[in-house]
Amino acid sequence: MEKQNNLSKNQQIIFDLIDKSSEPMKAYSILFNVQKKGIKAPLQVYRALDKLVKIGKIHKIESRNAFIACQNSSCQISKATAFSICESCEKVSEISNSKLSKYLSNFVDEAGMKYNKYNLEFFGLCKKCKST
Amino acid sequence: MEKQNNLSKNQQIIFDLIDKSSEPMKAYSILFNVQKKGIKAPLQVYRALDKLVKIGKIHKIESRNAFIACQNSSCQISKATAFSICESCEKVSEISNSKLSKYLSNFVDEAGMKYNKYNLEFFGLCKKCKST
DNA sequence: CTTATAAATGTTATATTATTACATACTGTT
DNA sequence: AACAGTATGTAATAATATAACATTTATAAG
Repeated sequence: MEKQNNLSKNQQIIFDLIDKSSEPMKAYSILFNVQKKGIKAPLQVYRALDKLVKIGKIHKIESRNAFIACQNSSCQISKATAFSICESCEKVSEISNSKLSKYLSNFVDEAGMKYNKYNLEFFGLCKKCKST
Repeated sequence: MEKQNNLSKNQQIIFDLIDKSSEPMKAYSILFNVQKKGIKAPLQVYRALDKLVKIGKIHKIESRNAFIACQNSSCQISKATAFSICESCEKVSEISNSKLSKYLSNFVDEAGMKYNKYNLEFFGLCKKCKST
């Protein structure tokens, strides 16, 4: 177990749930799962999610409106994220590829603009789904 | 004006609106704007949007739940999309950079998996916002 | 032309995702 | 102890998206 800095009660409960999950979790599914722990309202969930995203403990999968725990131990802030999404089974993994992240972090567009943040989602069929 | 293949009545109305807009449009803002043309229900909007996305006439900006017209005349299908998003004024542009799209289309992850589709969103400050 | 099929439409209701507003409490300083 | 910043609790509601069902229009094959 790595040290879990400074998370508040609700943040910790919600992070633990997402971290244990094998798939991205949606906000209301999280809510349902933490009601026994006393978190009763959507806003309590969204507030914790916002904070966890901000500090990089979780990422939002934008195309799915769902959240996964950061799988990259060195990731502190969600500034440069890339995900692999299986269009069949909906399995999502975080991609940690230093060549890719270097390439994208250094990308300069036609107008000479540099970016301080990006999010990339790849779609395809995972190994398992491809073979069936 | 380029030829607008095969769009149905509702699709054409909604495409025209999005195409004229200088910023990404949200579904319910679209709905509001086309009510005078007889499109009364959310579902009518969402169905047209789905189709327009499928055929590549528009793209969804996932992080904003909004839609913009394809700015790349050669783009037939929304298989490989990249956008520049200003975090201050929310201006969004489509990035057409052949090196970038080649790089991403050919990307193979650690597990040897190739993808048939990707969506990339870059965030930063546009020229105008940076200078103020 | 007519039959079959796919695509699009219209309509009502409802599900899902997310935020506003306001009151209170906890945590870590100085 | 006083302050500032962060977190919590609660109710209400806004914003985004889909399900289900009935009907119509467009396209193509015989």
